[in-house]
Order: sequence, then structure tokens, then C-alpha cells
Amino acid sequence: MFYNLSDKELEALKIIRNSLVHQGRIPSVRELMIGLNYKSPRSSAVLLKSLEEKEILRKKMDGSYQIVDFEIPEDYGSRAQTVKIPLLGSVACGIPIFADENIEAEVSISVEMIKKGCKYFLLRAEGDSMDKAGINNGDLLLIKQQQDAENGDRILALIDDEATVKEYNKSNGMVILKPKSNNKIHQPIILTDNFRIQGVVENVIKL
Amino acid sequence: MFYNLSDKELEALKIIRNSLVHQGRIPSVRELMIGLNYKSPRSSAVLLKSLEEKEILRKKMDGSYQIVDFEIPEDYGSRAQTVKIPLLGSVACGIPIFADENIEAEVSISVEMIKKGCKYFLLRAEGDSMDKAGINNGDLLLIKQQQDAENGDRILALIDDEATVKEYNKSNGMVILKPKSNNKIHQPIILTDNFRIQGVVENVIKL
DNA sequence: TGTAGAGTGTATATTTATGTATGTTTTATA
DNA sequence: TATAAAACATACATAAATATACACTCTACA
Repeated sequence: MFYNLSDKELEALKIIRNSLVHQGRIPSVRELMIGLNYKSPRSSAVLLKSLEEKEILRKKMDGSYQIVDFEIPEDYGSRAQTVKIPLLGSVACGIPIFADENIEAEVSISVEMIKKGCKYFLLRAEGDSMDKAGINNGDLLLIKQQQDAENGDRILALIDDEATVKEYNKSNGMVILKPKSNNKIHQPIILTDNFRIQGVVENVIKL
Repeated sequence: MFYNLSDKELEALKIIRNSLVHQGRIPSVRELMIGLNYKSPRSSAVLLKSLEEKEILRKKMDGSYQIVDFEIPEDYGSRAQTVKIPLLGSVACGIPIFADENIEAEVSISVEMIKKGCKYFLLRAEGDSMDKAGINNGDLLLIKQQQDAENGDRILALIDDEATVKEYNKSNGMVILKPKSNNKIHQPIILTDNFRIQGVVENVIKL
């Protein structure tokens, strides 16, 4: 699959993969140019051309490129593929969740943990309100960006300008966010359903 | 071994070795020309040719040169018994790790550093993500080929077709590769446990 | 409705770095 | 001094990367 690719071609593929995860599309000739530190769109266009000739990319009807196979190679284990997921710092209300000011770092995550076409981000867990659910202070939460959730999901919500992870429960037009640990400090939060879910916790990474 | 080499040839070898360790490639005819204070590319080209005839250099399939015999400086002239360990260059996707295309040189290493019956190879350290662990840019890493590791070992993994050395940590069905220095540039890499370790760093050779 | 601007893929010609080839000059030494 | 080896100055062909321009599609906005 990825045989006989030059270093530059592999680097281009890496950038394309990341662009697919975060922007949902193949980068433009000029975006790729910047990513590869080229100075002319020609250089990256030639690279795309050669990837097309090697049948890694394909041209669609409208002229735009499409990646032929974004699947994991069989010998994945020895050849881990990753995408970069932004690690968000403080998520304040009103600020778009992907605003550059919020991005603390970029963390490489195996593509095996990522669903194609979905947007993800990482958040550092603070406090211990979820420790019964296996989330401890300092853990990294891999969160899939979405607006809906199933009952029982651990969701990220913005409550009073704070990023909060709680268990989602909806019934009778009311939404109850339960902390997993049931003590006096962490009481459930009861809201109407006119609030926005930011995402669902897909994985908890203990560092 | 190097007895029938002229002074100029020895000097050229020194420059080639240096370039191999630090730039990861045989210098171009003109780079070697400058290094040897020649004024014409012909002069260094002739020198490369004669090193090839004396079988110190060898042409690979792709036409680029490869150094056949490479002793690390400490061993120069010593009577210590040595074995030849391959120095791997870029580890491209799809190519088995010991394929000829990957081998940049054969380096003589003292047998005292080698356990019998184990397979070893050398890798040039790039970047400084491991500098807190005593690995600096340009060091040669002596790596024992094995698939398993203990938490805390410095392992070699192929991440996005790049050879990466990081501290190994496995927990909860996830594998976390930590850089020793913890800053915004060097973040951990998070993988599923479905990936293969290439080897464990046994020694760091500083040149 | 029309226009300006940004972003797109592509085309043309140029620059740069490479290995090699052609002779010529210098240097060492027999 | 004669001669062979070494180093020289150039030139050529190729590949990669460059600068720049062109034509097309959007979208925003007056």
C-alpha cells in the first residue's frame, strides 16, 4: 500500500491524514505547500500528482482529490499511524472550542482510536468529580465533538463557563447531569434541554 | 583494514563518517570537495571512486553510496574484538527494517557491548525529545531487537513511518510513549496496545 | 445584479544542486 | 628534465524546487 513512497510523499500523506481528521478534506495545494515548507505551489502539486500516479490519491469528478485508502495497513502493529489531536486548555464560554487561544498542544493519537470524519479534541481532567467513573485528576480525556448523546454517556458540557464532564441523563424534557461519585460535594445538575452538549468522552488516558 | 589508504582517502572517510552520523547521508561530491579543500568537483569524485574500488564504499541499487566499514573512533587501532552492526538510516514504510536499502553502514562495535544470540542494530538519534534521558542529537543508539518491553524502557517504535525512541508505558489496554522532556513540543504519543515494539535501547554511543 | 477579493488548480520559465565529462595545469619524483 | 599522478577550471545533463502568472470558482456586499 504505502510501498515505494519517498520521504516527502510520506510526509505529505501525514499532513493529508491530519487534514482529513480536522478539516474533513484533502488540503489544498497551497496548504500542503506550507505544511511541507515548500515555497511554490508547483512543488506540492507535483507531489500530489505523483501520489495520484501511485494510486494513493484519486481525482474526483469535480477535480478535487480524494484519498483512495485511508485504512489501516494490515501490519498496523509495527507501523502505527497517528493523527494530531489538539489538547485544549481552558474552555471558556463563548469562545469557539477550537479557537487557537485554547490549544495548549498537539498530541499524537493512534488512528485506531479515531473514527473517520469525526472531530476530536483532548481535555485535561481537573478535580475529582468523576473519579468513580474512572476519571482522575490529570487524566487526558479524548472527546468526540458532537451535539447529541445517549443516556449514560459521559458528556462534556459548558456550565457556568466551566468545562464539566458528567453523566448524561435525559427524561421528560429535563436533562440531569450526574456526577458519578455520589457525595455531598458533587450534586447532580438539573437543566432544561436547551443547552448544548460539546462532546462525548470516548477514552480516558492515564498518564 | 585501512592500511592501503592514502592520507586524502582517510580524510575523506572521516568527513563521510561525520556526515553520516550527523546528516544521515553520504556528502555530495561538492560537499566533500569543500570539506577536503578541493577546488574542483572532479577531485572529490575521483576520491569517491577510488574508495569504491577499494571496497570501502559500495553503490546501492538506487545509485547512492553506502559505507562498508565504519569503526567508531574509540575503537580505532585497538585490538578489541568487534562485531559489525548495521547502522540503519531512514526506516521507510513497507520496507523491512533490515532491508539493504535501510542500511547506511556497517559499524564495528566491541563485543563487550553485545549479548550473544541477540540481534542488534544502530540508529542515529535525531531531535532532542529524549535529551533528559541522556540521548542527544547525533548520538548512536545501540538497539537490541525484541518485541517486548518493561514499563520505563526506552523503546524504538515506528510511528508514522518514523523511527521514534520514547519511554514505554502500558496501562489499561493503551500504550503511552512518553518523551522525557515534558514541554509543549514534546507530547506523549498515545496508541492502542495493538502495536509492535521494534527494540529496546541498550546503549547510547556519544561521538 | 454586479463586482471585488480570496482561494483554487494549473502552466511556464528559471534557479539550484547534483553527478559526470572534457580538457588543462600543477606537483612530485624518478 | 621527463613523466605520471593529482588537482584544476569548465561544461553538460538531469532532477528538484522556485517565482510568477493565468483562469476558474466561490462568496460577501454594495
